[in-house]
Amino acid sequence: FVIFSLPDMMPNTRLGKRSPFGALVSPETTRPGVVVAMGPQGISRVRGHSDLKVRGNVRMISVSSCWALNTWLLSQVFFQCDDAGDPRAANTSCGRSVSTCIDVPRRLGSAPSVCPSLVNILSPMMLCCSRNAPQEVDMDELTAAMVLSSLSCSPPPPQGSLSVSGSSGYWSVDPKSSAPSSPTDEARGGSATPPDEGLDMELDQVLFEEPAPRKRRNSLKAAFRCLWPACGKVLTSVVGIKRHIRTVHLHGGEHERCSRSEEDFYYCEINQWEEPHCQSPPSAPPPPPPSPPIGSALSRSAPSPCSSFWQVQSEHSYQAPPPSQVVSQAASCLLTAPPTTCSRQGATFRVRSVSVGEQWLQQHSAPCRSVFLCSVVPSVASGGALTAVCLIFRRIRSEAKKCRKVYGIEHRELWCTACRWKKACQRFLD
DNA sequence: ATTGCCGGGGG
DNA sequence: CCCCCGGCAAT
Repeated sequence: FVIFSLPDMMPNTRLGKRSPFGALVSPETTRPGVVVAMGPQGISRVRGHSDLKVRGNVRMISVSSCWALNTWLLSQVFFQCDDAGDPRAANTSCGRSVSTCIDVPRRLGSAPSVCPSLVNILSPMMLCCSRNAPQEVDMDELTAAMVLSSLSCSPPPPQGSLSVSGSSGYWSVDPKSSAPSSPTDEARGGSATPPDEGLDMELDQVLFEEPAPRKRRNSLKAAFRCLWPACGKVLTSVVGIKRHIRTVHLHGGEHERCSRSEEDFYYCEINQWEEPHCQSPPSAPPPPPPSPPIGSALSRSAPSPCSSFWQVQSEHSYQAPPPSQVVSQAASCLLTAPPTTCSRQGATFRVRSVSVGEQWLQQHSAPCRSVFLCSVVPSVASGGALTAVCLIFRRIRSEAKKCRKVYGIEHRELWCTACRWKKACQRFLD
């Protein structure tokens, strides 16, 4: 599976009559915020990626995306590489030329911080590619969903054939491993192969369900932190944190369905390691949120995206599995995303555009210290499949306004001492 | 080119 | 200590 960014597809631009791959765009694209790409049979090259040759079938799927990932996610197209090589075979096995629309999991909105730099860093990017068996017809949706979901700050529920390394949210799909049975599986009928069971189950869970009670590794203790501005309350249960958010911050929830899921946007799961583990736990608890800048009303009333990002950072960044666990099988990426929500029905594609956190985010393009990202390189060793390798750390410059920007060079006398001395600004902290 | 700020140095 | 600035890295 490969995930491509299409830099020439602007976030707010619906696809034209033809996608960049040359495929006609379905009427679904009339729905705002939806990128639909579909089955160009047998494309061999991808525009802008002349070095990437796609052999066999390529089937793209539609991805319902949201404004919240505006600059990045809408430009993603997910499609499947099928080495089987026969377009007809792929079409028949898929049973459709255009697969269903994928709603972005609600939990995508868990963290009110997104590092805009990632847009640059990740684009263009490929996340993963595998040589999948033809019967795994839903892997594209799954992968898309996985990636979308893994963009959340919260790790996906580890389950079945999807393994999560530590709490990093690093997803690894192993089609050969069997998934534990579940009522969902049984209700689905017996034709599915083990990987499909796990994948379908996971897909449903990723796409449509409230987060299931999460299975935790023994060494992990889950907690949930409220991300509401200046709150930061930590509770140990989803129910608790949701109730807290609903009652304290959302004031009971005025409009049923939407607000019911809206709590999801305002908490973020945190994990505490209770004992040494074979995989390196975070070396230290997340640093305390930085003290707000003096005299900044905005900052005083706003959440600290830095703290929430640090939270994510501490969960994810240092725990990527070695490349060997990633080879050919998984798509993974980490990114935090601002709140967003979508309706599956399409009729009420909802954009929650005015939350406090988002306003703050929009005004302060999220500062973050470092990012974690993945890249994919072609690998001969893996039989021609693309191989994902991960972990590039990079320090990102704080985007907080500093004295120089606030007062201007002409009013240097107003700068804080540190800025005047070219030291780290003391007035407008990160 | 601009910005943030570390490291170093002068007084 | 106060103050300044070269230089580097990020943007």
